[in-house]
Amino acid sequence: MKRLTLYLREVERRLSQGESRVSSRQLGQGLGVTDTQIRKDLSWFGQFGQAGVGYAIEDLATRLRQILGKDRTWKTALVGAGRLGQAIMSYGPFAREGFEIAAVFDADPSLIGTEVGGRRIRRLDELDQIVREREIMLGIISVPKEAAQSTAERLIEAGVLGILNFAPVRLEVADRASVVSVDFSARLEQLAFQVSLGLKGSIDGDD
Amino acid sequence: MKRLTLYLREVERRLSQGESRVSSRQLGQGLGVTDTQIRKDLSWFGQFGQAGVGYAIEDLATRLRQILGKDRTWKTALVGAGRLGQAIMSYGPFAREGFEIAAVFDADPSLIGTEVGGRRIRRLDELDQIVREREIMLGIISVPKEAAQSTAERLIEAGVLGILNFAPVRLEVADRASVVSVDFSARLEQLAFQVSLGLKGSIDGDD
DNA sequence: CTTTGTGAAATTATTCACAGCA
DNA sequence: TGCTGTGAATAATTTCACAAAG
Repeated sequence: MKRLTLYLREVERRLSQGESRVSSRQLGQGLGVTDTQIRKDLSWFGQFGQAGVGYAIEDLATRLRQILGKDRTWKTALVGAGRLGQAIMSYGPFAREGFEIAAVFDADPSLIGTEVGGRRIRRLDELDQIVREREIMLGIISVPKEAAQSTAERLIEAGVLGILNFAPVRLEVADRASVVSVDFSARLEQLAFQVSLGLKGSIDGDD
Repeated sequence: MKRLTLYLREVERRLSQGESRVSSRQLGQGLGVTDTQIRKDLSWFGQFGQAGVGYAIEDLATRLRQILGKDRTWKTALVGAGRLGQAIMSYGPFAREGFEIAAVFDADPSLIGTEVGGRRIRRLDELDQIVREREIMLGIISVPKEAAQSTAERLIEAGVLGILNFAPVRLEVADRASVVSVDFSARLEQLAFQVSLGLKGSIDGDD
């Protein structure tokens, strides 16, 4: 459920501000979600709150972290160290939220061996070995779209269970892994579409 | 409708391969969408196809471009020329798909005046004037999350109608503009969630 | 009086089934 | 036969309404 990640973010923000309780209505306020929606979503995972009082923020955060698999560190391999790859490497939130970029690969010989943000860029043909050795479970694909499918296969072959795909193509992985895509162009197009329709307001918190 | 952008992409791919007709089933094949879904989606905008034959790819492309507002060039202001901003500037698909980055702004004095990818980086306080002068209609926000809301307001103030937001916060714009967000962390978290649930398969083509 | 958790109702999205056309 | 367009059926999601609890 894509809203859960938003809830956790907001709950952690409030936690860091020293708040200790929150109601579903308060939680939804800054998130553009109704209180009922939040309660329904949470109820899927059991009972968290206390009627008349609300939710204990710390408990809720802990529980959400468990549900979302954020109670551990996810080792991640980044494939593609071009500008986008570099932006991803230096993207603060990843590191802070339990995602460790444990290795970086690229096909371009001129990049191999260089360091970006303190990380050495490795040859693509080391991928299999290193992913296995370090027990890397997730892959991030920031290669040109032509190379995306083969990169995905390589990652899956090496044992990766999930892929975050930045290439504007649909990856064919059958049921060998989970794939989540981030598609800049598609989003910009959606924006243009909405503007030409004259729609206003915020769409999607993720998404 | 977020699938429309996928349809256009696939239609253009086929067009560039010299195909002239396509059925809804063929179109959906590589997209993970059912044929019925495609027909339903398209039917919202009128009748395109020919029973028994399918869709004339060129007509369909033209029509989709109109619907999605891709029959013109969208001038865009990029705010935030850090690594992510630079990745966006050099992201091929944008330029190719009718989005022109007409100006780039940043708050960091050490970046002002430098050129990245042939584009001069400007002071933030020139934003208003330049957006008006050049009739820029869209804004891309790739600034740190603390600065995102104020950047959004500045862009809207200057007359921008739509914002593509890369900061992991919800922008409060009331009904003064359309906002579409791209949230890396949220997506990566979703991926981790799915992997910990053991779900497999591709999620979202855009999204 | 406030707020949760949850069935029931309403709404929205997707799929089915098929008439009609080439 | 192969295919579109669409009303009807089904499924999924969201909202409503309210009993129970602090």
